[in-house]
Amino acid sequence: MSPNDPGERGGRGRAIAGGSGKPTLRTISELTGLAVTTVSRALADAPQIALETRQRVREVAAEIGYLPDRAAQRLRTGRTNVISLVLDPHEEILGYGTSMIRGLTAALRGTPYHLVITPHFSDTPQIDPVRHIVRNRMADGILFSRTEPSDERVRFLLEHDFPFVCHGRTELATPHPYVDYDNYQFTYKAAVSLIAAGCRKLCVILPPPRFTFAQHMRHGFMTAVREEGIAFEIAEGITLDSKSDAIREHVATRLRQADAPDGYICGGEVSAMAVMSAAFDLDLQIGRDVRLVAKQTSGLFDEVRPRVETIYEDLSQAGQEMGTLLLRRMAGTAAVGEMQVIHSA
Amino acid sequence: MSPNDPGERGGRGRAIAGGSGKPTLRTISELTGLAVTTVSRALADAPQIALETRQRVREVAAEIGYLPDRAAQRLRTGRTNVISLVLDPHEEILGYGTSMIRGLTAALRGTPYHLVITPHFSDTPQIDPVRHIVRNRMADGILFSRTEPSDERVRFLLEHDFPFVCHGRTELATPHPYVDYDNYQFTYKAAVSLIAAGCRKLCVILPPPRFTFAQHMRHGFMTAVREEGIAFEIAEGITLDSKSDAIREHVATRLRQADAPDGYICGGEVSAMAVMSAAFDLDLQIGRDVRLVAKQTSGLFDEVRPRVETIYEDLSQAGQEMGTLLLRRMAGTAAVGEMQVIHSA
DNA sequence: ATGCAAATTTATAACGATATAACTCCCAAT
DNA sequence: ATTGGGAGTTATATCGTTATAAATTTGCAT
Repeated sequence: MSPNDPGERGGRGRAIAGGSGKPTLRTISELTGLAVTTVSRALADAPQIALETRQRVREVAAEIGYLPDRAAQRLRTGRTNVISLVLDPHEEILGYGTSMIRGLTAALRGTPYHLVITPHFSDTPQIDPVRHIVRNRMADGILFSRTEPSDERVRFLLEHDFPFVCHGRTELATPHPYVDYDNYQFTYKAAVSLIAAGCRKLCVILPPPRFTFAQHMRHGFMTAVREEGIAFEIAEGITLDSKSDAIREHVATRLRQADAPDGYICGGEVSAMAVMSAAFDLDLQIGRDVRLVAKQTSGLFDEVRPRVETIYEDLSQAGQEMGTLLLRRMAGTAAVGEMQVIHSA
Repeated sequence: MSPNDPGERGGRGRAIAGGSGKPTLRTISELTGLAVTTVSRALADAPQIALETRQRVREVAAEIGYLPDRAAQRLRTGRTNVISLVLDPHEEILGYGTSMIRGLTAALRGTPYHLVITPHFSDTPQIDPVRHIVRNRMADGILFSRTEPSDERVRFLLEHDFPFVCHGRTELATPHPYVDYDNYQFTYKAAVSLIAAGCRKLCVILPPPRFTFAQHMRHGFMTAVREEGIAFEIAEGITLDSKSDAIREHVATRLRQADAPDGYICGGEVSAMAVMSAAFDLDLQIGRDVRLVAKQTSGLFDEVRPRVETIYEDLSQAGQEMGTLLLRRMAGTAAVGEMQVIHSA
């Protein structure tokens, strides 16, 4: 049949195809004798379709294994059924991405949403992938981490009224959804614990200062050392993002000096391992000459010897909370300013 | 204008909208005075469109920031521009997913392909997500890992002629694309090295036996111990997937016995840490009482003390190779049987 | 001028879903 | 008998793209 064939238009359209290709609304329409429109609304459980009709349509749909074509839905409705996790693939925090993804997939399970990883390459501006997603409607919602006090991504997304949840807080006046871990509490407790164990001088290794949680960690640390009136320092020239050998060298240099700290607080597993290796290389004993509290995000430190005190941050839970909150935001059942701060047990 | 309005059909169709919404082919068509079809083909660099026209269309497209609508393309062509990475989010191999994703995003950079994480939940059959992707054309290509000798996913995908690359080999007669690490070489070299260091009895901790690479590891190990005629054992009751405390307890029990091994080969970082903690808890010294070769997939062991011999497997490289190979498969420029075995340096 | 092929461009339909408005019943009220 | 209204169903157009076939223009020889 030539596409210009003048006859055979209107009515049922093209020849009835039976059950050859993959099932569409048309297939169900042909099997039930109902119009495609009716089938569509029946599956959407529209109240104006008779209950009996709805049930019959469901049955047939289930029988032939109908699943809506996402591309068609997306084209027609403008919704993508995609949630984008913007990730810097070079963030070498051990298993950070995987843990988050684990929580996210759990939260998204049973929903029509798919998780798409949108890489953010460090040689392009942070805002680029976000802008791209919004402008080209690549997703219905965005998740990202490493939030900054005046995060341009947050500002952009708020401005465009685009659903998102970020891991970490801003200091913006406008409220917005986020999930965060209580990093103030982490460093505060860590410091108190080290002091109680007898440390005389504490050192904390912070994240790069541009992240909001770096301020929180600093603040918790400072509050504790001031309350207790103890000597302290903040590791300079290195951050939690530094390569581990840089951290090791820095700590080793410091430990050789007379006024070296005897208690370290590490915001991540890599830096904690680097502190331990530095001490080991200098024949200092962890737990006697140098004490350590590390933030733990995996099972790794269960096997580290000598045992080290850790405080656990559940990234998988964070991912799950972020997913759930985003879903509610997109459904309109969560306020803009809704958020979630996770405290360690 | 009512949808049934009889006039105003044909020709340019609906009222010329100017530049309000997001740019489409129609926008370019209106700006250039060319038909939508012509614009489409011009952007596709079809040879039958005059060179001058092609250039003009490109210019206008660039100027207004045109990007094709993926949903529409997908609906029309049937191609999704999506690559699916099927991942068990509970695989707790430290950073396995992240490293792979890092390599993949690098390989996919600059292509129109997006990476979608399709979770495989351990409470559903392994084949389910794969079947779903193929049946509902959720992606143009599939990647997965932990391949088995007679992997049902591989058989299914071959049968349906669906592009894929897996991490790990099968033992199927039909050739198919894969990327693998030389695990035979790993255990062989590890065993030889331990023997050269003076070990009298070796033990290897293997992956669950259903995986092909478990056989490779066993084979490399067996070959070496037989060539050297040395005592050996294969850890029973635990695998690389066991929880780390189970591994620790198992090793500790064994190390307390008279005929304990003095050389361990660990296929992963978690198990290596568990062996070390078991030894530490028994006051055995790593490198003297017990030696160890571990497979390293992250920077972690650079900081582990005492230093442990490691052999490096680059998972990010594997991800990149898988991505590249899959792209070539989908483009038709790689044979079905093309594959890539990565050897350690 | 005329014809004819080659080079370009265009009209049309289609992918599969859904929003909108219109239609068809059937029954009650005027 | 005519009208009105509610319930249920359907026709039509549309999202933005591309494959197919048709139409137009151009170039060149007759």
